[in-house]
Amino acid sequence: MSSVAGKITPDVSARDRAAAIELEGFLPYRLNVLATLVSQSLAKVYGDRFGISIPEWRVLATLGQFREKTAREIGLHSHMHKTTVSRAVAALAERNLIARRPNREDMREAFLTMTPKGQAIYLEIVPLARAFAEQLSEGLSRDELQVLDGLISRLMGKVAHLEGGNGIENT
Amino acid sequence: MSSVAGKITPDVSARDRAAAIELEGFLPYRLNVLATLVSQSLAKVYGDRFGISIPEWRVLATLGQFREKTAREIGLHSHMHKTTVSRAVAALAERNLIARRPNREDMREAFLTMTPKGQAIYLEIVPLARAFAEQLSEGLSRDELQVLDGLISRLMGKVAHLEGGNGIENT
DNA sequence: TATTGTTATACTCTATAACTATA
DNA sequence: TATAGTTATAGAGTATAACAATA
Repeated sequence: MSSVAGKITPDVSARDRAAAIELEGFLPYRLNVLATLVSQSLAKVYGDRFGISIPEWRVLATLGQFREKTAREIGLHSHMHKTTVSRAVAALAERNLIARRPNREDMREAFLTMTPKGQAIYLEIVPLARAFAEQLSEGLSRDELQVLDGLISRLMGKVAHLEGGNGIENT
Repeated sequence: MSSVAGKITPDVSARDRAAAIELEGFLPYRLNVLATLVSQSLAKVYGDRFGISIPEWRVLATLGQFREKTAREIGLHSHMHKTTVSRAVAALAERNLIARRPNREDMREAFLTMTPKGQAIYLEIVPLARAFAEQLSEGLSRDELQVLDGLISRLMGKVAHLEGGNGIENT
């Protein structure tokens, strides 16, 4: 296959080449590159201007959506490990962007809400994030966006049941 | 909006709620969660059994596809920073999975290829990775997969031209 | 005993900057 | 001067384990 006598064909055999994976066409790779590019571009939008990290943004977004949540609930909702949430919450509380209200019925946990200052920053970020998402999907029809959404949901369901799972669920 | 007199309505106003972003429906977030789950599950497949990291897998995949590439070319092809490539290459060379062949016409760079040992591991990983990708997209029709592929390409093109760019291009 | 949350620690991936050796 | 590649260093993001407080 590879070479005959001293021929200069130190090449991968036909069989091996057939067994190769084209990285550019490999779905896990493509998803990863796309998501990384998107995340980093978006993180720049709120990172540069407000000094907010991705986990911090997710905490704010969750509180913006539900007003009040415990750290545990935030982790479940935004797919973050409890230590990641804990540190994001600590950083936001330190900057007085969120506040803790103890749960008198279970003193282990605390309800978290945005302070007015946090709300203000959140309300500044939202239109920027929204604009980013709109620019991103500009050119895609409503139908295409819906299809993409459905595909993402189905892939998410699939991967949750694949192997090691890992799951990013909280411990 | 928020509360009248001492009423117990410490609630986000209707205006603010309308301005909120639903994380679960926010495309950048969804892409990121999906890609993370997929990447980590796949990385487990080759990480656990062969001690190969994601950057190392990308180097192997690139060499499997093209047989011979410089570190710079690998970085361009697989969207990795030159320092990431450099370390992955060093680790693979250390384990004797890839070999360097100096370019006599430009001694700054070297052509990289897999050793037989590297080939062997690569050829073990490929069917696992392929099986993973197939399981992942199981249930999607050929048409749907093609649509997904097209959408990813278009989003990739879009994000490349958005803002800070970042680009993950090599310096 | 189990759970919420914190902290110490470490690992992966990425990135900047400073360097070398070549060109 | 510019480029290929290495190394030191640092920053995110994530994870495990050990812990305190509470249930």
